Amino acid sequence: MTDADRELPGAREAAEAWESLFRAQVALMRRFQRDDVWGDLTIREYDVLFTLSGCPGGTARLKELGEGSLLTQPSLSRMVERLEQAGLVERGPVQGDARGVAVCLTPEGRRVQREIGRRHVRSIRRLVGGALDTEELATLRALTDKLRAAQAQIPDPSGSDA
Amino acid sequence: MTDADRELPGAREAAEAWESLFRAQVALMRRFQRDDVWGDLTIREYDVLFTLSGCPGGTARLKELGEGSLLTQPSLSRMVERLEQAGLVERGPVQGDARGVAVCLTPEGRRVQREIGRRHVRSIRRLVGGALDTEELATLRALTDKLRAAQAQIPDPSGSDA
DNA sequence: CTCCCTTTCATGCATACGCATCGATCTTGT
DNA sequence: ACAAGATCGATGCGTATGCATGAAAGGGAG
Repeated sequence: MTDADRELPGAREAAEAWESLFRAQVALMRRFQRDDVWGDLTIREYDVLFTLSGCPGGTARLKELGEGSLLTQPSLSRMVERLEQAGLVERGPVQGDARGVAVCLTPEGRRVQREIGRRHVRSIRRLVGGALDTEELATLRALTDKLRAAQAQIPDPSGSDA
Repeated sequence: MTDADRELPGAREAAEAWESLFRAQVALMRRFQRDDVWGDLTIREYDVLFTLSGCPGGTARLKELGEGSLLTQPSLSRMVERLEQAGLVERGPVQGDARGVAVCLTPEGRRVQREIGRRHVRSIRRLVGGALDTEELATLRALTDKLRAAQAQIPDPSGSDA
């Protein structure tokens, strides 16, 4: 048994926490999907616009966008293609890397993202804010932030341990 | 402003908590998907088998299965059809409702679910248990349980408030 | 510089998904 | 009992997704 193993909480506690987190996310996502706030967009497409809206200049590389998404690289590539045809983003070259594709929010794309975002936040406030008080929200956020941050530190289970 | 509005925490706190929860879920799901533990199944298919494994007799109605899934009813209907062709579940009639379809885990289906589940739990322990200690896991679970339970109590934003 | 391997994005193809709709059954009101 | 409406699941059809692969550019060793 290694030191790392010794530090791990029981599998039961970890599995139950993950399942609860997952189920809560599914339950909320189902309700958000039903919301009549998405216009012509999919919730996944909105998520891409939202991610872009938080990037400097409303611009990010395709690769970066993919890292925050559950979509595969080909799927994201085609989704961006559709968003470009819809006039919500533009694709351009990347400074200093001719392979890269810079995805940039158009003014219309930013407007649409803000419009949907405003309505979506109301729904979040009702469903999430209606379930937990301010202190609980802060605790939840701290824990999920920590959980996500830790993923960058935990290596893949590749044969590196041999 | 109604009493319900007065009770709500700020939209900012709710939105930040939801975003953090969502991003943590995405980050973890991405890593789980990479895991070489799923055999011939999709993670979504495993989730259906897992849900069934927690039902009395390994059986549930199609409708019930759908309530715990992000899939639409037609998609779930066809997924169950595929799982049946793979010999992992069986479809049968429902007691007292000729419309219903009872989905039942076959012995092989239960075996496959347990096999995958065992490997998956190891990964959960590593990635989730490696990020939070036992007390934090318990707190996270309590909050997400509460969050999910509350969704059943909060009505749709239909015109019922007029 | 050149070769080789990696990284980044696009494309062909098969498949799973969502939307709209249908058929069948249950439920409710009269 | 009957008609009208709701609920449950299946199916047609167009589209989005994933896997495998390709094309183009970066990076490093000789």
